[in-house]
Amino acid sequence: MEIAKTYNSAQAEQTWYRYWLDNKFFKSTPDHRTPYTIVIPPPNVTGVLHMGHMLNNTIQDVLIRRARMLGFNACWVPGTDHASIATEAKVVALLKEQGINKSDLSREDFLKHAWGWKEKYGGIILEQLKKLGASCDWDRTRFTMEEDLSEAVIDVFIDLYKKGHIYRGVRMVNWDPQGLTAVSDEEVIHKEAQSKLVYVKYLIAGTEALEIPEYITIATTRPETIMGDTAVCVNPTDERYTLLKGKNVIVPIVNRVVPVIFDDYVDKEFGTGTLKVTPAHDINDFNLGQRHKLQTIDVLNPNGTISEAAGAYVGMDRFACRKQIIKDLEEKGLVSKIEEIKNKVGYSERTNAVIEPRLSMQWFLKMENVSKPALDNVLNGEIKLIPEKFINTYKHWMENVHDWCISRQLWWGQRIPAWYDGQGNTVICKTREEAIELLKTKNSSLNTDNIQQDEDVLDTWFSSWLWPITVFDPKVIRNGKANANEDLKYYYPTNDLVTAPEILFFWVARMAIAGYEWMGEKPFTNVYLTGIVRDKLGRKMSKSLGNSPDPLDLIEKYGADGVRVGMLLCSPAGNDLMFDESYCEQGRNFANKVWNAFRLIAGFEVASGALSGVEVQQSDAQKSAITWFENKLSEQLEIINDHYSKYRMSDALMATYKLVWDDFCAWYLEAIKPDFVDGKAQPIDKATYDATIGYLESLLKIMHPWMPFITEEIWHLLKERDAKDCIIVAEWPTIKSDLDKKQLAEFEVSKELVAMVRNVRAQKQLSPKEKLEVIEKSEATRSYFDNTIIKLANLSAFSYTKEKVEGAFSFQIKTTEFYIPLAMNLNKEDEIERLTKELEYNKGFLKSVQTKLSNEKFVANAKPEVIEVERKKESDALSKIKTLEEQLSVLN
RNA sequence: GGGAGAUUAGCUCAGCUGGUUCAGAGCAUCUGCCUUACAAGCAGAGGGUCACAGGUUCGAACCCUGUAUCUCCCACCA
Repeated sequence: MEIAKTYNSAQAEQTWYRYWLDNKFFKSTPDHRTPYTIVIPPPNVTGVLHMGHMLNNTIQDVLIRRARMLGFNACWVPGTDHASIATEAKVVALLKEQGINKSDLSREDFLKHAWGWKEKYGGIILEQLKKLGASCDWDRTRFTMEEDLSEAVIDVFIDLYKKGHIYRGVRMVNWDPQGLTAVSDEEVIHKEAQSKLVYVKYLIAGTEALEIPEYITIATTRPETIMGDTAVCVNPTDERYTLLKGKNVIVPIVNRVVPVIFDDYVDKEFGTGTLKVTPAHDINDFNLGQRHKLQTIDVLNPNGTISEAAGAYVGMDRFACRKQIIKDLEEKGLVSKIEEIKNKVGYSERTNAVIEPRLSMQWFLKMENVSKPALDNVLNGEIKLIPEKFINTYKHWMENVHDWCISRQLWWGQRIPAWYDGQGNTVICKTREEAIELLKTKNSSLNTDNIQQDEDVLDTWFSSWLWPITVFDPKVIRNGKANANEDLKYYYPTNDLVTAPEILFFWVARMAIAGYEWMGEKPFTNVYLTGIVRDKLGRKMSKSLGNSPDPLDLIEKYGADGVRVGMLLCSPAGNDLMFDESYCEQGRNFANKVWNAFRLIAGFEVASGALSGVEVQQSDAQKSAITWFENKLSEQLEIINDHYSKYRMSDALMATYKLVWDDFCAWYLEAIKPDFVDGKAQPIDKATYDATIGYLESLLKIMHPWMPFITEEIWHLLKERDAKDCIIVAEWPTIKSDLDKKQLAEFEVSKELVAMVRNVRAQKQLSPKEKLEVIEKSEATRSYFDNTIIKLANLSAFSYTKEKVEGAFSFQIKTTEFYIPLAMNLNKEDEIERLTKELEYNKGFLKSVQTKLSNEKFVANAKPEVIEVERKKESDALSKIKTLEEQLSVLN
């Protein structure tokens, strides 16, 4: 069989993903095994795969595949999130392109369009995940707005309302003028901005008295709200303004006469120490307005244009108005100066529009009523955050949590189950019929035609906080957890959650809250927080910057396995990842290395006496290499398992990488590889061959979570197997209990010796083909790896002597001396220089050790083991120095 | 404004309770090799005042204090 020289990833990826699906290897149903569960952080239904998803989902797939191999009933639940604002914005934009305005559509018609859009494009991202190799149980795919899950959201709302945790009221909320909805505090991103601080003169009404100035100056960054001013405020202790007591000022542009009020809130030091009060457009001003019983004038429309109430600039966009008003004020001579300042401006997380504080009627959840168990159980370690540094952040947020504004002025989402009779009565229930019944009890003269359901929908996160519960049993909220279905009982709580720290509050904290509220139990045990994928320059990857490679292009170029390895090579938990394509290249190179190791092994001709006519005996070199690698494999696997248990993914991967590349390919395979005789590779004995195949299989298993495709491909090329004998369901290798540490250490010395010989070749420019001789000065005569050394260093002989060998190149490993007799003459000066250098180093080292040992305090205070080690260092150094001095004396 | 974390080789990062020749790994670099598994490779080599300044200690990359720089989170200063 001819095997391609380089690995063809595309072919294998297609074949095996199909095969896994066909054989239902991703499928999970409750059984006698212990479950291992992950629920996917549902990507936006509108989304396309980006690098963040790649990282995230690769980690999940690695975890789930390894768990599957460890014998757990592994279940990875996929799905998508309806993402209210983002999706609705996208649909609105799309309709606009078709010349349709949302406002011209009825709620029902709009939703029809939205669903149509979802059906058409909603599955894209899940299809993309398949390309990555994600082994999700696709039969369990969920969508947060599907009927059952939506009903659960309503159940939850009603339940919380009954418990008294939900209220409705007019509050200052974060208004997104583009999404035309309120958003929660968490959905506002504060960014530093360069703003103009405009100093505006407000004329003082009635300035007959001479001592009163004509105007006061007020600094503002939002002059477009001037029309909404209903007072001017100064600090009562500010002596500059005491004369203004009882005075009024005239608001520019609209010439409204408003009072000067006094309140401690104003900072005397900031700006001019005066504050224009606009109760409709700033939370602080709103509070001032409440205290001083001020009028509230809302000068903005929901879409961010100036409203009728402003009385000027009506219909103009808020930012255009800002520019215009500055110009007009300047013309009127009312601007005393303009300062460039840096301040924080809030942006909508979903639409990136500048957020306006706006008064409106919204629904809220009292967070402090429900958040306690979610905090306690993270602090006591019941739920683990990885890395732990996020515990502090989590704690801080949970302890200062604000009420959650859960209503959104959108159509795409779960509609709030609140019903109004038009006469001030409200009831909370699922259906119109129930509402009628309930309202009748409150209103005897009820006209059912007037009954209206609340127009708003619930925040997306108000549905996704139920995700780990409802993906298994959406009905559990109404049925009660005692009546949970088999799936939920079996899979809940889930094991690991892999997500970005950005949504720690949005999602993780709230899932914890929901878990305790309705299941009385945590939703997951470990939360692995990934970093943000950034580019080489440390910038966040984003569409607008155009610095994000398309993951599918990467997969095409480097293979899914290569990309997976590339992503995880550089991503410790919680650290941002400075992504560079070269990592994928490294991943692909690794895949290719594995492929070629397989090619070598597949090409071995096995000597079975009858066929080849020769009986091939296993050599000593092969025998010792085999026992060594058995130990090495076990030793490294233990380390790898340990890394996994601590969620140190890149460390686990790197250990795997080195085990395969260095230990297996560079040392083991080189040691057992049959010699060439007359240009022809010799056959290999069966015992060595079988051992090698066995090791390769173990390594493939260990590599499988990282590189699912190539390992499955080789698994099947290696031998004929039953249809169900796939590596994806193979057993994770076990660790040898009686690790021979001594032998491992001995081989490390042998490796050093081999490297030393190679080094001599390089220095003396000797061909690797030229056989050399090595003589060890030693009392003993033979050690376990001698033949392996002969093979690896290409020696003619490896012998022992008790005497010094004159005229040979000599070197030391630890305290042992070795000689290589060379045909050529050694350059005496070079040798003297080399040996002198080494001698100097050792003398210096000895000195530092002896200083330490002669320090009474050290000997008195240090642990005995430590002192023992130092003494050993001293004696080793002494013997080394002695040897070096002897060598030098011969040369001189 | 408050808080958290970071700073170790050119790059990305390990370095656990201070002590093993402790200053490491991978990549990149340099040198030599197209050696019949692999040039997407092989062999070898070089490379760091552990951000800076003090302190504690017999001993500090690690503990303490301060400084600088960076990142993130939280917060209603016009």
